[in-house]
Amino acid sequence: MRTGEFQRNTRQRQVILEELCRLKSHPTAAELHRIVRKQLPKISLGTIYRNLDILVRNDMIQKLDFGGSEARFDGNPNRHYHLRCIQCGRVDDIKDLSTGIMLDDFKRLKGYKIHHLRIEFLGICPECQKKAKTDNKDVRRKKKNRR
Amino acid sequence: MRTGEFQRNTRQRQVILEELCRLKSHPTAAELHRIVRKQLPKISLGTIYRNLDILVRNDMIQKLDFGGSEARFDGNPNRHYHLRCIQCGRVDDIKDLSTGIMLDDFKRLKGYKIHHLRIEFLGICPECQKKAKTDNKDVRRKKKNRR
DNA sequence: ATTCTTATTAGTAATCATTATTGTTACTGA
DNA sequence: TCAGTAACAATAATGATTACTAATAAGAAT
Ligand SMILES: [Mn+2]
Ligand SMILES: [Mn+2]
Ligand SMILES: [Zn+2]
Ligand SMILES: [Zn+2]
Repeated sequence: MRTGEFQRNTRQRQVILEELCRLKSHPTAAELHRIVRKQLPKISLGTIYRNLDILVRNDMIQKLDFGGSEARFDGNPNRHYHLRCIQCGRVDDIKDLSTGIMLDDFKRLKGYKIHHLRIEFLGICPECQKKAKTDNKDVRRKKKNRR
Repeated sequence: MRTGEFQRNTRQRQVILEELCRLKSHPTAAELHRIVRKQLPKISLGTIYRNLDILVRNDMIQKLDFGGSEARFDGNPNRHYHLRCIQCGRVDDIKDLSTGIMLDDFKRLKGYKIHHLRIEFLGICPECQKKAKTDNKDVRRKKKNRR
């Protein structure tokens, strides 16, 4: 399931992926639309969104969904961390953060004046784990009954 | 400028703050609306949003703005970290994370099955720092000219 | 207490990013 | 050649949040 959700390799999707990967910035869908339109003048914003979504689901890019306003997209599908400007919204990559970080052990990074650090652990809560188990049982039962 | 943006202590604002602080969950504006309406049946959703915004600006609560859909609000204004379920959206607090964390040094936390960790450094980028400096100069010049 | 000022409210409309729908176009495989 | 359908452009719908406006009420002044 890595690659292969989509079966037609359209010019639109090619250009969207190319341009996103070429950019080191982390553009919004609208920004990417403006850029891609230079090559494909009549591509619609809906097509940008639809393809970005497909590319995300296929782990070829990632969506950086900070709250607030527009989501941003990243041509690099590998997990890495970011620096974000709380004034203009600009987003930069952080490369050297592999083994561990100590809080309050930073002040400047790439010329940024750091205000704070946001950390979230993302996972499945106990209730949802339970639910997943019973759901699986249901699926097995249904499969059995089907034949 | 800590407290004192608002000068009238309305019943609406009191109840909103009380209920939010009483809850250990991290409700959305709509959820809080439903709860507060038990005491104030005709309070409008706009009033909830307006007051939450004011309370955030006065550092009395905080807004947890994960991307995706609704923002959540936290009666605890002090910086702390969160566990979030990527299935149902539930948000829990993490208490014991004061000195440092090691990446890949966790698997379970409060019964959650952790999938990944989100880290963002938030600050002011070099360009915005420059801009702030020149802006300050402008302000000083204007003040000087005013008298 | 009564009046006065105006911050705040309830209700509603507007905004804006994103998603869904629709009719059309263009691959694909038989 | 042609049926089936992925993907498209154009446009409408959705949903969270913000803005607007006339009415209300908190708190000061009288
Ligand atoms: Mn990146
Ligand atoms: Mn919390
Ligand atoms: Zn900036
Ligand atoms: Zn859950």
